Amino acid sequence: MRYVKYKDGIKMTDFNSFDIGQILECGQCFRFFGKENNYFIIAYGRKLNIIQSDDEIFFTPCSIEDFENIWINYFDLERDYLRIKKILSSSDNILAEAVNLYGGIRILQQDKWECLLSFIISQNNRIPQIKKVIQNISQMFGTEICNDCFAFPTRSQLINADEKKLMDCRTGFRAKYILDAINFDIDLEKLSDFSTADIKQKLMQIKGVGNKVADCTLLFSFGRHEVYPIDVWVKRVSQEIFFDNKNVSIKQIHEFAEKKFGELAGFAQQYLFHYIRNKV
DNA sequence: GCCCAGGCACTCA
DNA sequence: TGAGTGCCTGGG
Repeated sequence: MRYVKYKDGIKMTDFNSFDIGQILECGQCFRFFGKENNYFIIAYGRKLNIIQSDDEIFFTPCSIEDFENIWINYFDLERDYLRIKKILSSSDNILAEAVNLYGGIRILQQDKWECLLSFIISQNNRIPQIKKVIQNISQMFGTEICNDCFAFPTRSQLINADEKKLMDCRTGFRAKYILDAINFDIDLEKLSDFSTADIKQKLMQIKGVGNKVADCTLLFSFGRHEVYPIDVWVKRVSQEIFFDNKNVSIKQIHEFAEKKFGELAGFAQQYLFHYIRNKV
């Protein structure tokens, strides 16, 4: 991967395993707009345009400093995805097909607070609706970045939120879960020092945070790539290809994924999730 | 009008 | 320890 300053942004070349559409549409994040190879995202208090062609990707507006301090990490650009894909492909035929179709996926490193709340909101909800609710919350509590474009609010910006205001954002029954997360008196950044199991146990003390929400937060913002979040889709596809279509418990799937994929379970999960979602 | 969605809490056996 | 049920909301 190479990158140079180009006009008001960054031009990246010599990359592999990067498809901006796949990265954003694979369900790990919710604040993106656009289609095909032309998107913008809102993350880390910034709005960033991403335009991808066959051999170039433009990030605008973007300074070298922001690219190096935020976006390289956010897009996980220093990780060797070719190696990961090779290992996963050799472990299973269907996974090989998923990797072949969706090899442009990368696991984002998102802001922990935003990620946690986003997945609390995601429960029993559809993606377009999740995006709307997050947008509403950002508009009501977040800082305006540019025209009609708002950063996701920090925890301190949400400290004055009440159930009524959150309900007005269309959060529904999740409003009290969000309040519980706001009042959760543990600094998420400080949790980074703990083991995955310990972080998970802490996160699950928050009302509205169960297995799946905790796992998504761990994978998409704590960089715990050994985690294999299981939602209805991943349960379905896992049962289909690893359990001969038999109905098994989440626990059994977790144990299986841990054994089969180890440190790469999270990557396997993303390829499979995108694969099953786009099948049919 | 009815059903259900990328879960979770709560209840009851 | 596991199964069953209700939940805001909006789109089909």
